[in-house]
Amino acid sequence: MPPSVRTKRPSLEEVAALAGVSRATVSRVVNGAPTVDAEMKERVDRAVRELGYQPNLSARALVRNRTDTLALVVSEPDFRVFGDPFFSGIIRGVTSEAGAAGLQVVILLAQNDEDHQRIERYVRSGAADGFLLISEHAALDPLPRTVVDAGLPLVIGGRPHDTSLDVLFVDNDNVHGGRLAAERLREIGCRRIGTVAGPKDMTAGTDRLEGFRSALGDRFDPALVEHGQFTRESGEAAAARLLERAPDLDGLFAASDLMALGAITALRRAGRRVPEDVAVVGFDDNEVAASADPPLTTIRQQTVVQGRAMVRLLLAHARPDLQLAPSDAIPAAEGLTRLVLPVELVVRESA
Amino acid sequence: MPPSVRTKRPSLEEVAALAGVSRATVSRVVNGAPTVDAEMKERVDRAVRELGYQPNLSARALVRNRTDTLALVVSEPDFRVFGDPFFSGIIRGVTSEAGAAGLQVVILLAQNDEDHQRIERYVRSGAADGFLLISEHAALDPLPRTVVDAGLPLVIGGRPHDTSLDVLFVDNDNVHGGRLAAERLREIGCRRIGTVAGPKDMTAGTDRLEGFRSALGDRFDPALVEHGQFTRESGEAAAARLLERAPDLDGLFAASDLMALGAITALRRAGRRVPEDVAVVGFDDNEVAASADPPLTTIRQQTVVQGRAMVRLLLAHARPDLQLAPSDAIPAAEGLTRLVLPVELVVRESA
DNA sequence: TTCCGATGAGAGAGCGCTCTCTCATCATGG
DNA sequence: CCATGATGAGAGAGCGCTCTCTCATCGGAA
Repeated sequence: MPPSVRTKRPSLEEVAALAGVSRATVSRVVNGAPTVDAEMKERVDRAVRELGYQPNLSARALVRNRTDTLALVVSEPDFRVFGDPFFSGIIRGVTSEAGAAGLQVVILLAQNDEDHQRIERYVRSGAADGFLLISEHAALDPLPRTVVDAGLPLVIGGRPHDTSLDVLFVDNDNVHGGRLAAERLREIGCRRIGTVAGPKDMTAGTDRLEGFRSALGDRFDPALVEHGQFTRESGEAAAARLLERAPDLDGLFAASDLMALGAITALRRAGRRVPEDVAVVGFDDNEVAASADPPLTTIRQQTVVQGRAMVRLLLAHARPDLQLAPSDAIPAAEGLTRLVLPVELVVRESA
Repeated sequence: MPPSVRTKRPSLEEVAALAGVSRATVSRVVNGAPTVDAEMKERVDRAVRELGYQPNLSARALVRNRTDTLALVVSEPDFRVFGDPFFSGIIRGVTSEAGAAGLQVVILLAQNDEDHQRIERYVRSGAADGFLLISEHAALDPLPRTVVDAGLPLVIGGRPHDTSLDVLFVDNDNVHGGRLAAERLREIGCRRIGTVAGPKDMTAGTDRLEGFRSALGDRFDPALVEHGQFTRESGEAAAARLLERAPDLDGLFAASDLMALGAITALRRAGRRVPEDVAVVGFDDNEVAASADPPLTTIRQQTVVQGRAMVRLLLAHARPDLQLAPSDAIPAAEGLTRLVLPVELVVRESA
């Protein structure tokens, strides 16, 4: 167990000795170079198996000046983010796509100043070949600049705040989603429609609100807007405030499913039935939406696809040498600097 | 943006040249060696700042034969795990404690065979100095063996299945937690007490059930046990089955808060009030517990502390050179091979 | 003054790989 | 028959660090 007992791992050199070939040849075989005689390859493969050889990644990274590692930075002060299925989806998409390309994923949490400093050092240490950033909050994020300054590729999940940076991004069509939600509520006959919007410092929040506002037109009442933090608790509180101000509320758009759930709790506590008294539309269509009570009418966004697309976009720019299998869900990323994924209305029972 | 434009990062050599000293001296300064003249140190520091020097981690890892990286393996086939606040807590604890020790954390998801093979290669590539494993499922996990065989330190979060391996672990006192839940339900007068237990292939599941069973004594009815997967949905389904079999159920222990929430949904659908008709005790005390309807009586376990303790235990064995600041919540780990964290009953309204 | 130990800086090897060159071998065409 | 080119293996430099060894310098004791 003590590190001293750790059996030394075999090196290329030893494999070469055992196979009776040069280091270069072993390297060629290990890396799949085509110019190796079949019999040589066989001898090397046997030696590799026999010794359980696995290349030392540090040595390889040193000479290649590339670590085959991607960093996913979650820039979210509230660590309960992981409770949000949105992140599960992104993480799953990112890790699977990266894995398919033979890349490792490092997940970095940026919650406080200390974290940010650590990440800044991390960026400049060259430990990752590229960066993915999600849950970007305005003002709070020097990170995009740092990454770009370091000359490393960056993809943001969502629409970036800093338009001067001209950075790659993969967003969902939040504006359209907000519009769909508003239209649904209008169509089913709601007259006093409020919204529990997302945080003001996140583009996903402001974009959804913008779509909602524009589709509602003259029926939009700025007094019927309350902001939450995408969490269940904040949705509950915001809906309660809204209800107090407008007891005649009959339609509600919550900018996340979690907030919709909280809102429903608040509505019920105030004696309202959903959807009979107040219709509720959520946003995300994560796994809690379908099993909620009542099942949530919501806007579906494709989080796993978004995660995958982020990796593909990054790779298209940073590693054009890698040829990825085409995917039906993800448009080819070559030449693109941005991707906006479509969203759709999913009608269930809450509205 | 293309990698070719990437400005080459300065090396030790260049810093040395600028400061007019040798490479060795720069290395000493950067690593905080005590035997450096103050004036030299100042000159080097200035050069480091001027060039924005940051050591190349690959080079360092190569020569030190140590990567300063910890891998956290989440061995869970269902990727929605990230929706469970338990994982948020562990991840937060692990990353913060590792960060304090200057270590990076790589999160690896082991969901399918492909993932397992990738992780196996990862282990043997020496890319991490130690491994943390959570959500271990019986039978399914060759990983502990792989890690131990590679001579690397391993800490399991939870009680390990394979007792032959004599591996380090940090568990919660699940047996005691199950006992506390049973006692609470007895004390408040429940007579027909059932349980939505955790999965049979996880020690957290079986241990909680064991504590529950033992505390209930002759009031324990094996027919009133149903198993779930710690998720909300599985809890709902299990409770429904239980209720069908025992309509006179008046007490329920769910082995996770998420399952308790699902169970409450099922109970209500069947026309039962909580806690008036059926009292419910959960397990975890995660953030949904307090804000649930009704607020959950539950068993509190300290997930963030568990994550931190896992890192400390690993470090105590693998890196005795690091002296960590003592913590009040976490016992000193030197010499220990296991830690069992206390749990406690939190009484709210559901039981 | 001389000698010695302590202090602190430099020289240089080497970690495990990759990759460019070089070179040997062999088949082919003139 | 030799010249030529293709093929495939080996030699060796070097990636950016760390760390041991060596050595210069200086203060103090004899």
